[in-house]
Amino acid sequence: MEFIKELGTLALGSRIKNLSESLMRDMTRVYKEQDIDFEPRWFTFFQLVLQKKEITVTQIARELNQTHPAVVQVINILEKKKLIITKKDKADNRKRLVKLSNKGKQLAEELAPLWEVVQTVTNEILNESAPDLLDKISKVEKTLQHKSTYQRIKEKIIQRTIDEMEFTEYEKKYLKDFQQLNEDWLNSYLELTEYDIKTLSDPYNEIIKKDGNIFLLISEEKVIGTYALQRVSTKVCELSKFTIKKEFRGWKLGERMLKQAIEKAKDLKYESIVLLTHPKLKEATKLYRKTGFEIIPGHPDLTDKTGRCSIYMQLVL
Amino acid sequence: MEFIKELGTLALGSRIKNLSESLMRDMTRVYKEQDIDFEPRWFTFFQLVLQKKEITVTQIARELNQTHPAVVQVINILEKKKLIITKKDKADNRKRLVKLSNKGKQLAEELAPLWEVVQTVTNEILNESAPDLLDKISKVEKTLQHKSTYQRIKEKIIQRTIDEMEFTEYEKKYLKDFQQLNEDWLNSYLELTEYDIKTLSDPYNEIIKKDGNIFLLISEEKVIGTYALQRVSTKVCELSKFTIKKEFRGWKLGERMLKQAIEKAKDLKYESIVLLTHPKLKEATKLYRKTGFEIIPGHPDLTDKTGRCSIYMQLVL
DNA sequence: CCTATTTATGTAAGTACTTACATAATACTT
DNA sequence: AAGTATTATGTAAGTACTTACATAAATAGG
Repeated sequence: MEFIKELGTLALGSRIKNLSESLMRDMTRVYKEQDIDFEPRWFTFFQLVLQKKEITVTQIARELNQTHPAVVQVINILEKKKLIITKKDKADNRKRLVKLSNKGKQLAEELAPLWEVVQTVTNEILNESAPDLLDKISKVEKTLQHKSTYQRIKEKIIQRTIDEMEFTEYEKKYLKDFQQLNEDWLNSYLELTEYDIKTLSDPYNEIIKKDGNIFLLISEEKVIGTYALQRVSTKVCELSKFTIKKEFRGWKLGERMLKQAIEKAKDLKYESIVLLTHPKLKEATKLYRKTGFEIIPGHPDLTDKTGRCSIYMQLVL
Repeated sequence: MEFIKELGTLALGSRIKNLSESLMRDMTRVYKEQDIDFEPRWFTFFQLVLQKKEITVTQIARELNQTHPAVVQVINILEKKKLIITKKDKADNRKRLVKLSNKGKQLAEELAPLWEVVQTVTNEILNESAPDLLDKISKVEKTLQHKSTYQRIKEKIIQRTIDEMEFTEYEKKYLKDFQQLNEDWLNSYLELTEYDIKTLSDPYNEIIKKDGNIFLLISEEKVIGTYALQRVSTKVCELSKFTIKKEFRGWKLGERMLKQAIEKAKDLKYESIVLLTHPKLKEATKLYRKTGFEIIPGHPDLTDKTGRCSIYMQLVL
């Protein structure tokens, strides 16, 4: 156990797991030696059903923080042992109502003195070592409820990525990433057309050679966003291939990238930016509008080469 | 979760389990989203092998508080993934030495920044809610190391039994228990003989009708010990069928029962107690000697009806 | 009112453990 | 030195979960 202690907070999970397993194991042994056909993991279940008189599967799962199949399986075992009775809810035929049978109630009564001993012992242990442990655990639970470990880690990772990200112009080595990101995005919202495949498979000839520009948002050598400014005329460019990698969405990166695109367009001496979007892409359209783009009704002369997008937007620089 | 909180210390195990599972689940999700082929439960393993350079299966199991088959299984998985290398220990051919492969070391290096984030986040969570949780857990671990939950519960149960126990004279309703206890005891040390079976199956005719007495140690309606005083002559009785139920051994009940037997023998006007024991029964022989019985060398005229016991002891009252 | 979505449950298959057993190598004992 | 006990590992089978899927009933939204 010494090693795990050395790891400190990094091994918090393992230590907590070990602790709970040791408690469970000990209880299993107690029941076994007392020749009682009962398992520790049924305890909370039993208490819950005892208290609520009648309760459904999902309610149990929710209260005990378990998956419903786990609950169903325990129910089936306990029903076979005739410790509980289940029946359909007449008011809602999907629901299965669970209650203790007489045998179950009797067992609970029999076990009451033992459970009292367990409680005494647990209190004793806590008093000896950490009287407020339960309180501390409550606080951790509350903190995690507010924001989970996952969310916190995710935020930190994304923050790190954002801190280190920068824009760069397209190079050949980014072809795969550029392609992948744009295909992923298109696939999840719309359908890939001939035109898309052609442009994405050869952006150099299709965009850059035609006096367009491609920019990439990069962090830690990974491409996390792309956009292109394709030349329509000397004064007008079209913003396209505007996408952010899935896991980085929701972090306002789109906003930053769009602003950067506008600056780039100015640098390139364009006087206006146009773009084509699709009613399905609500978030994107909202972003464009928020940043100053305006919808121009009716299809204008900018040809929609994919025959797909139906919203035409424009920003005068 | 509200219900589990209501249960307080009784549901300590469940709450701790939920907490650790939530941590593990979140970590699984993080690795998956980062597209890293790594599982949270490997973490302590990896750290350990990384630190110790070379380590055996059992050592790992001990350090990580796991069963050795669990460790073997993880090793097999990681070896298949070429993250570790194992080889036989030349100095001790039973041992399998485990170390990280280059690929494994590389993975550890790659994961280091992520693990740092995890540590930061965990510290953050603890600081927000329970800064000394780890310390508290250490204290609980220490307390349990000193005396486990199991031992504590057991002690309480036995104490309760002892508090309520009393001696009673044999009645027909105790036949089964009397038989069972003595057979169990004999079976675990020696072999049942014809004589034993005969006496145990009909103690009334075999002992009581022959002016002997049988006493039982009873608690909560359960027989936990037996002994008999069989008449050898008006002045001499033989102590036999002296046994304590397995789970109650080690609590000095034998001592109390033996003292009570001596008192009973006095009450019954005997002047000495004799008994036959066996060299195998070291604990019992020690107890008899401690209480005042003395070994009488050479086989005396008290016939050993079982042809088995070879130590003859005597106590003059 | 009808269809789409949500909710409640069940089932199947997979996984990470467990316990119980087996086997071989080493250490102890007389 | 030989037999016995202990230690180190492995394997097999069982169990308590999980995830992924399926289905039916209830509810919501046009």
